[in-house]
Amino acid sequence: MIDDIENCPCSGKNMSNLAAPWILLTLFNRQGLHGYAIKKIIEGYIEEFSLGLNITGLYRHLNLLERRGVLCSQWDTQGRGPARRRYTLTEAGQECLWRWLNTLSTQAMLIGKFFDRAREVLPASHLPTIRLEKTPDT
Amino acid sequence: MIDDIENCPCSGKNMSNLAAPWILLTLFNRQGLHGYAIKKIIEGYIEEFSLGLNITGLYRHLNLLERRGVLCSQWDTQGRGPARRRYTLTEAGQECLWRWLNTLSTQAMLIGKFFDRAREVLPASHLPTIRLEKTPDT
DNA sequence: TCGAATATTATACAATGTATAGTAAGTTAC
DNA sequence: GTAACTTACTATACATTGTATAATATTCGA
Repeated sequence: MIDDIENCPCSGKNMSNLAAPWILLTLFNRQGLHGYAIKKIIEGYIEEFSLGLNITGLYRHLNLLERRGVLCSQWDTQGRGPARRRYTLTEAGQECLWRWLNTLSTQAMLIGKFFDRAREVLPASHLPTIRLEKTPDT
Repeated sequence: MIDDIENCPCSGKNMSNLAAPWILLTLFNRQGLHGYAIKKIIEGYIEEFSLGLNITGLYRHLNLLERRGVLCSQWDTQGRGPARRRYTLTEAGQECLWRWLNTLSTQAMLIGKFFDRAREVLPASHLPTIRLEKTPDT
């Protein structure tokens, strides 16, 4: 249950199901990364949204994606520091990434559809400045 | 576990967390609707995406939203057919809807950010024709 | 040496999507 | 008139995902 506004889903303090595609895209660009490094890289791209990428969720995604054959991994006990599990994208993983691109495009259109209806129904004063197109640098 | 591509999350056969804001928007526009009617109305707006709005999930949302004080309901045993539970949006529910608008705007920008990075990394042949702006009628 | 950063794992809970099934009342077609 | 369909809601169960907390272990800097 929810006691306060902060914890209500409407406050949107989450990745909105973008963790998995970000992982695939990051590994497509650079194979052999490990979980902790993937976290740092992804956070670099979304830091402006102040949405930390929860580390537990990230490792669980890596596990699940490997069980699905989308990723494969091997321990790296060379080098300094704690052992790392290095991940690579399989061919199935690339296919998965192509499908995510279409899925996210559809999700963006679904959000657009919601705002189309919101503009019909709600007073303009409550509608945020919606910038669904690529935002120019401010 | 996932056996086939159809059931992989990358295939995007879901509402992507839009059920709750659609319920609030629908009730803002017309108070006193019941679950089954809300389902029909929302599906009318998203039918082109062939994403059915799962009825079980919808009723659970209504329950949860009422427990949060976002909606309130009363049984209607008048009229014909089975008893209906009619819902109205509370003041807290309106606030919740305003916050959803901002949250969904941010989610759209997050997807845009993902595509910005995808365009840097992926061959153009795999990028869908992304139309994050309002789609003109075809 | 103490703490911070690196790197992974385990447990637990809530929110959400979905599948299946059941109850019950009204309507329509044969 | 009864069988099938539509309307309307409920219950149970499971997977995915986000998040919080905690534990383990290594390395590095002050």
